[in-house]
Amino acid sequence: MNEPANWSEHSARQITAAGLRRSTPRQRVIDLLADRDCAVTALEIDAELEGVGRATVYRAIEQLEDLGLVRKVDLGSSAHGYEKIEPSGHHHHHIVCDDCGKVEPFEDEALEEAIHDIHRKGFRLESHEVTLHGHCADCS
Amino acid sequence: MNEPANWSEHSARQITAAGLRRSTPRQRVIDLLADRDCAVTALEIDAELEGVGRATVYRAIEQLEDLGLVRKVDLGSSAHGYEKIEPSGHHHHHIVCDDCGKVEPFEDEALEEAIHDIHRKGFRLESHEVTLHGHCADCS
DNA sequence: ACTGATACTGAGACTAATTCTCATTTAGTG
DNA sequence: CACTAAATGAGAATTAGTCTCAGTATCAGT
Repeated sequence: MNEPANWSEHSARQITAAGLRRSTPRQRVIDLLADRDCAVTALEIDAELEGVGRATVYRAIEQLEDLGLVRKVDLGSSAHGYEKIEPSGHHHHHIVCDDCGKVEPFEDEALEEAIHDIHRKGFRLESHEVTLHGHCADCS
Repeated sequence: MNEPANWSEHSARQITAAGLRRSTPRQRVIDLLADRDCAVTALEIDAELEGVGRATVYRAIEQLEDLGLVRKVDLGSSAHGYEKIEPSGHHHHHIVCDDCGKVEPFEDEALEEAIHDIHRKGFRLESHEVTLHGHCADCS
């Protein structure tokens, strides 16, 4: 459908184009995000990447966010999650079980259309985030 | 349109029905939330209510959340916001300016319909949260 | 390849948000 | 009024995220 392996390269290129350098630690953060198809928290990344400092993880995420390569999502837990943004614009939203915290991605075309039809004077809209809450089968 | 003054009483009744006691500090948290039409953070509530402990504020919010009387919303800032849930089901979502952090409520019928049409096996859906991101007129 | 300017880094101090603990108080029942 | 368990406030503890700074590494220009 899309080429997930390419997001990493695409991001590396964008980083360079923005006048930033190609550093190993930042590239490792990019590669980890490229691997994941759903949200990861900054501290998870930090824990998973030995030898990469916390500050570097947060800085890399911030830069990727500024370049429109990563999106921040809130899933009810205390920590924010981050996930890559496909250049194609293709994306998903999240369903969260309020009991066990399980998160599942979902996509819905009608929802996207409804959101794209929303206009608000005084605002230039750029992105959106939808989270559905409920109880999963195990917790019902 | 609806009777905002009643949410407070409604909540007090639900609290009692759940076997909890009627305490003054918790009632003050409820009254403050009843007064606000958009999200407030826990620490704002704590700061505003002299004589009510931080722990009590967080506990009250948690109980109200469990009873379906309050909803947690994430608006990009580090702290979560909380707002009352009208018994009528009437609610709004949020538009956030990613530059200055300004938050505005909005409502959209077509969006609500699209969301209500979403079904996901293995999940009993109960609520949803939509956040639109962009740049406000002042920051464009 | 060498060098200089400076972006980038990791460690850990720091701040902010939230949760926990516990001794004391208080609501509601009998 | 007395009793019991829920509820409270103070502040310690934990967790998430930010900041500082001295050392390191990238890259452009030789």
